[in-house]
Amino acid sequence: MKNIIQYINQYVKLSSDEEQDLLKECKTREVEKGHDLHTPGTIAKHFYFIESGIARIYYYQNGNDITDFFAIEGEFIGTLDSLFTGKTSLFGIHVLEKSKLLQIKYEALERLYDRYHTFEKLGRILATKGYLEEVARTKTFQGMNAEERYELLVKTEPHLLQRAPLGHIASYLGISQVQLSRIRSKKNAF
Amino acid sequence: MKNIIQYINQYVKLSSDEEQDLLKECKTREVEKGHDLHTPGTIAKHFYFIESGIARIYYYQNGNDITDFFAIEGEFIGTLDSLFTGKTSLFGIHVLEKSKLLQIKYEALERLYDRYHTFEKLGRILATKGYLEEVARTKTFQGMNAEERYELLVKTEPHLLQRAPLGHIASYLGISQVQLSRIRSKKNAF
DNA sequence: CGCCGAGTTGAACTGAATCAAGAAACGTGG
DNA sequence: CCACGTTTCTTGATTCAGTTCAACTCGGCG
Repeated sequence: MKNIIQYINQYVKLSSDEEQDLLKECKTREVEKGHDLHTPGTIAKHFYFIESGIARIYYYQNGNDITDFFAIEGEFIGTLDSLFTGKTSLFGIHVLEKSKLLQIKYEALERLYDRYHTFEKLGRILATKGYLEEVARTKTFQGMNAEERYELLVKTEPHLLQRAPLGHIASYLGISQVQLSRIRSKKNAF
Repeated sequence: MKNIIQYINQYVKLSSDEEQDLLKECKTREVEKGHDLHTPGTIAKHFYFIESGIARIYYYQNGNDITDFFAIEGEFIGTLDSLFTGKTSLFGIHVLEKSKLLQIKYEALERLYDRYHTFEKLGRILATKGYLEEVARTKTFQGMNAEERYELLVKTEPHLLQRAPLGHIASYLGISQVQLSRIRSKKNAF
């Protein structure tokens, strides 16, 4: 089971006050496979840290379920488009395996940002890293074909291939499930 | 000509100390059309605010010049992948028109982050906004075809169509220049 | 005046979507 | 713990969006 404090300490050193104040705001939650932590079209109030399990962010486009993002144990997940703006989110959060989460009210997080420079810094660092990851992702769409994107995923996040159904991975990569199945079988032939 | 302080005040209120300390670190720079502010493969040291003009971030993929991002007057631009990590950047910055810029050393910006909670907050907010924009961009690649992406660009950033050559816009949208030309002529037929 | 980069247009080709049918795996209740 | 229904995955045939290659136009500049 992954620990939130360890995770944070990679980026900033929390004082014991800061640590306590954070943990005070965290609530443990266990959810079953298939459960939705958040529904598209509603206002989000919480941010999550995954202690064990896996979840994805998704949205609907012309009735199709498209996966935007995966997070596994030791990672944060949340519908930032809503948390940050206070408006409804386009996205939902869907749990793919029975999972154990820490739940924190985004309001409480904002208070921590205000109260402690350290948390503000953490927020900046994580947002910047998120930004850079998304930029890297954009590059894969501009310059690579379906097969190249798949191979990159195999290299960088092989665990996903075991834990998420093909259809979710396909929409994540921006290709059809059928095409992904073909690409994969072509690879396995060798 | 756009003003950096006004821009920042949309997000946080700077004290006059903070404002002075920021401006102290800014150097005005004029660059000619076609100039490169930063070359791919080198380490970046500066972040820029565009007072007038337009620039793009680009990279090479199999020898092709691909545009990753456009910024115009009143916006920031920088190769964050290098600034944030200290490593070489995959990207370059190319100025499309004679432009007037404010240049600030990223080190100096980091000092401002440390010294003033307010700047840290600004950084967090801008990084978060950047992140959300990139997520929105990813969505366009997952769920839209070339024509839909073009039409979205027409809606959201019509000025780009006047100020950037077709080839740059095409690679930004992840399509060939030829295809973009066809899409555009189809539209103009009505 | 002639060249050069930027944009357009046509023709041939190809990667990937769609449609459709069947096989495998999964889980739920009897 | 087996049987059945549902969901997930595979495979084939067809269609289509978008690429590539190539030739041509146009406007600006030296």
